[in-house]
Amino acid sequence: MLSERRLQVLRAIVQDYVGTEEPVGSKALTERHNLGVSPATVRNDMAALEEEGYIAQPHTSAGRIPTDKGYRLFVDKLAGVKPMSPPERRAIQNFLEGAVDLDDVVARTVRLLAQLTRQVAVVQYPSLTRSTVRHVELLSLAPARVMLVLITDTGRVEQRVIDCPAPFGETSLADLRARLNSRVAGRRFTDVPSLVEDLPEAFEVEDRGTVSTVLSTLLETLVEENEERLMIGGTANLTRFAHDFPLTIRPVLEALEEQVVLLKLLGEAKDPGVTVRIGHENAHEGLNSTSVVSVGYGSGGEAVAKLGVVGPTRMDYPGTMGAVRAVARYVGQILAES
Amino acid sequence: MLSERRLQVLRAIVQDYVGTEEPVGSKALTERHNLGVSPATVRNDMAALEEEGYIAQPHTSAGRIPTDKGYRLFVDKLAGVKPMSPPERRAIQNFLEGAVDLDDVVARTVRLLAQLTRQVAVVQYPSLTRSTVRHVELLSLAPARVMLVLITDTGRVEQRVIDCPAPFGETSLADLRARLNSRVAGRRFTDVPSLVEDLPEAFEVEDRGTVSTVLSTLLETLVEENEERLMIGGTANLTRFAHDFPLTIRPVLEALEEQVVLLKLLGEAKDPGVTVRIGHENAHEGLNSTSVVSVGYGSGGEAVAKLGVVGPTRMDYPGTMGAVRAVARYVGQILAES
DNA sequence: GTCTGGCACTCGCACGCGCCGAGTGCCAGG
DNA sequence: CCTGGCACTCGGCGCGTGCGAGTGCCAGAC
Repeated sequence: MLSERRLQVLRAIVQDYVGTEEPVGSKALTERHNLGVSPATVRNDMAALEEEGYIAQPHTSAGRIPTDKGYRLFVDKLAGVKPMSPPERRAIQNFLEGAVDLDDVVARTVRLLAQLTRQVAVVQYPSLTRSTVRHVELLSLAPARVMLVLITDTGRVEQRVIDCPAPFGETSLADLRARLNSRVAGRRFTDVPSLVEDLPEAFEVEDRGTVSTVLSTLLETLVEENEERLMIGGTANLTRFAHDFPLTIRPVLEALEEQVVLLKLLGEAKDPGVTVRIGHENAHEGLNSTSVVSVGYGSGGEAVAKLGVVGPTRMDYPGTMGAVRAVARYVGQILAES
Repeated sequence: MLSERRLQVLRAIVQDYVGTEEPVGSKALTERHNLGVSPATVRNDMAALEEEGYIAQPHTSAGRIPTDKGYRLFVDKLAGVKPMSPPERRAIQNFLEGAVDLDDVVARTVRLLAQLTRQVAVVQYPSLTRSTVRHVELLSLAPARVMLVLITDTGRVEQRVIDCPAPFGETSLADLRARLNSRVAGRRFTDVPSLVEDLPEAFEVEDRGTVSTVLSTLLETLVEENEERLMIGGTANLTRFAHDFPLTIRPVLEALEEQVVLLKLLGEAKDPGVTVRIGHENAHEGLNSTSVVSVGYGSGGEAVAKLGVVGPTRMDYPGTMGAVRAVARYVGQILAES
């Protein structure tokens, strides 16, 4: 087991490296942090930490930098989550409250996160799975063409145009609309399939085909939209770690374009609190030299989607975690209100 | 005026530079293009072209590279638009036809453009201004809370939650819905204001406040959404011009995050055909070393929105213009069908 | 007049070299 | 177990040099 002081040394190394972006040596450490011991002692501790795999030397006779394992220990044991200051909180709240619709909420959240953390922000749209149906609307576009509009309690709207197997009258449409809504309004999305399965039986034979088509489209919308959409922003922040250039950011940009990858990334975080995945802990290769800080957010107590940031493993974990947590909290509030 | 051969020399310089990304010298030119003259002659021509400002030397005793002015001449006079090959066309069409809704159309278009041109693609959502109202839906969420859903002929859906000044009954709501739709359905968006202005008068006094609120929200939606949304993709392609690094791509990434900037950029293109803005022709500073190739697209003959790509001034203009034009054409088709 | 080959000249760039200093590991002594 | 001292390592930086691509100019050919 590592002694208390060695842990302190590791903490100091992480903090310094995050600040300076340069390998940190034993002398610099003793100067900036009053550890109460000499550089030589620190050197011994560093040797031990290196032995254990928490830090590494980029080149012989250079300072040490933390490894992924080192950051992991730092995040788990050595650092807490730095709470946002009250003025910051107020700023977050104010900024988010100006949103006019769901798209706007998400867009503002992305900007906010990117600005606060100075990193790339990723926000998943509130999921349909956990949320409830507020209303289903059916509109007749043509005799045999219907538009289905699904509105969720998170303010999300999905629409599909349906070609009906047979013409469908206005009265039948109104009937279907009414029956559908009385059954599913306010219900969990996951409950919908069983709630509507016997619905075609209530209709005239000639309309049943259309009703079935509408219902299956509705269910499809549910499933399809579980492949969530998301919004990203702050990619310009990638240029901040500009030394190790194209090599580093190229794969990151590529990964960010792959929505699937990002969704999996966010999805992996099971923890109810803030989750941090460091370097190689990320399944995707392109993100092996980045860390992902994510957390679920939701309108009620429950998480309906995730948000987070992607940045270099060398990041200010406590601050980033604090910002991510705070933003998630306020987005949840906003969603609950609307 | 420049002689025919000098124009050919300029064309050759542009083509070579675009291909190799390196300043091109007189000798290399005569080798790769059979101009029928010696390097010395070409040198004289180059001196003349430089005098006129079409090309420049990055350093004394290096080859020449085209200036913005040189590219401009190239685009205007020396090169056409390279049409897509039939297989390419088919691929485009197939890819776009798989889309399930408007978001998907736009998302696919972005991916396609980015892949075809290997540059950053920008696609504006079809505008509300030029399009027509397909349907307006009103839903009662609570006694004094109404959701307004606006559906356009381009398949776009916008929604707003409205807090009413007074409770608003279901029957009044149905009445308003019916009247509203009979007036605006199928009408141009720009005509809507004058079509609905006298609508409150048809209602009971106690409902007029709510009706007015709903109407003004509707009009607001129209105006607000004229600040169009857009989708971008292919940012990873920025890393391809990787020499002049962070310096170049940083401002570009920043500009790309500013939707306003991009919209202005696309909006500036008035030409009915493909528009090319080269380097400093772009108002935004961050894009001074990039070119923007854009074109309008639309469901009918009319353009309802723009799409385009952003790339280094050193780009394959004929190919890019061809790809942009082809994609715009097929997106228009898809929109008209749905 | 226009084009061509030849020639001297210019510079940017890659390469090699040596110095410097930060940082290390180890050891003997407190 | 900590500390100060010491020899060693090695990456980075500045400098000088040689090379070569490319130019401009000029005298001669068609």
